[in-house]
Amino acid sequence: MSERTAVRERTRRTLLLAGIEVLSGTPAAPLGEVATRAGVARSTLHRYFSDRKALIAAISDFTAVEYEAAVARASVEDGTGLEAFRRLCLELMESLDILAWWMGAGLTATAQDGESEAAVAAGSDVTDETDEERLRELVARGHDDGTIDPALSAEWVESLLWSNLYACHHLQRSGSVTAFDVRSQALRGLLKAAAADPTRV
Amino acid sequence: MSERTAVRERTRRTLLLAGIEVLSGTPAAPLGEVATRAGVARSTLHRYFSDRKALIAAISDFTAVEYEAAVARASVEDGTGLEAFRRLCLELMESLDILAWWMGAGLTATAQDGESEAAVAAGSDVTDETDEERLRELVARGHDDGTIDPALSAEWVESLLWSNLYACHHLQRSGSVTAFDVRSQALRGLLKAAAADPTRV
DNA sequence: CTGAGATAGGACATAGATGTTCTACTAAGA
DNA sequence: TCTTAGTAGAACATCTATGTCCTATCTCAG
Repeated sequence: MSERTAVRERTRRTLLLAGIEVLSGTPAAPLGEVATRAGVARSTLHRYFSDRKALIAAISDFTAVEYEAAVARASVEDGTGLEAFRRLCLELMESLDILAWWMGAGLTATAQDGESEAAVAAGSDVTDETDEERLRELVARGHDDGTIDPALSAEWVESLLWSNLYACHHLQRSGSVTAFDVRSQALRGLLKAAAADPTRV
Repeated sequence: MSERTAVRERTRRTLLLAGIEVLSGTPAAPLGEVATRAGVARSTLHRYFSDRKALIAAISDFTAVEYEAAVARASVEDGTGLEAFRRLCLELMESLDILAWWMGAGLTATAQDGESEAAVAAGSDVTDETDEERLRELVARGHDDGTIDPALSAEWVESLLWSNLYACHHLQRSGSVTAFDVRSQALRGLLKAAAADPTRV
């Protein structure tokens, strides 16, 4: 039994990853393209996800869980605001391929549907503390302990983070630069930009 | 005569702007949506741009010219590398609505067609000096005169610039923050990130 | 008033994506 | 060997966007 379902689970995951790859860049891409990328027949894709809507929702859930995991690994509650910010950046960069979803199709997609079941599955600790709030607290802590530039609002820091991740993702996809080099520079730029005392970065 | 064609020119421009607005966010949006946004019948849109392809190409040209103009206004050849970078950022932010094209549909669109006639219309000064080269020179100058962080490559600075412009555009569209505030923070963040000596920003 | 430029709006055939259904093949477990 | 879960692949009706065409208005210039 566990052997049989393992196959299904693996196929499902392959489809989700293919969906992220294809639909992140081209949200309106034909589902057949997703299937092809996954090395699977279009009919098979439909057996797993009846609708396009269903696929989108499943991907959103999947990536949300991944994001939650990354944030958890970063243990954003510890240390100074800037230290936590640094750890968060590193962890998110580690899951860049999956998080790419939220830089493309995910934005416009979830704006209509609204989160589905992801929040539950991810097991939000307190009273369903949203991601923005967590980052907001992180930045506020950085403002208080004097490690994060007081001129930068939490809202902007969040935008900055995601836009840099976006740049990171695309530059390392272009292939002209090493993934390591891109991440190094991105991290350096992010920290310098966010830090109250950029010389210490 | 000049009266008649003026009408056409104005309608054309309206259509181009509507195209940027709609297609930047949703590259696969129905052309009818573009027409509606422009306050025009779909048939009228087709009288100006036979194809979807034609519309895309025209928008690409239009925005390319606007970009060239912004770069020209910035006079990137003058002053230190960082000063020039600062002027460039400011000028590009001024044309954010139009430049939004190159943060959405423009990327995937032009990757297939290839620039059409934009380069010619823009009147590239020297031997068709490409935009990346110009920025590359700017960064190189900044490296030489010690104003730009030597750890950051020109390639990354370019990505950084565009990703911050992207963040800028979306945050100020969200409406929760003043356009001025967003730009201030974006500029500050960009300069701090790029500067060799961030304390002087 | 008259004619020409410009548009609105509807009808239409076409192409492509979608979702469904059915049959046939393959591999692993009983 | 027989069975079954999983899949490939094709056929199908449907739907939406597209591009074309045509006619009715409208508004200026002569």
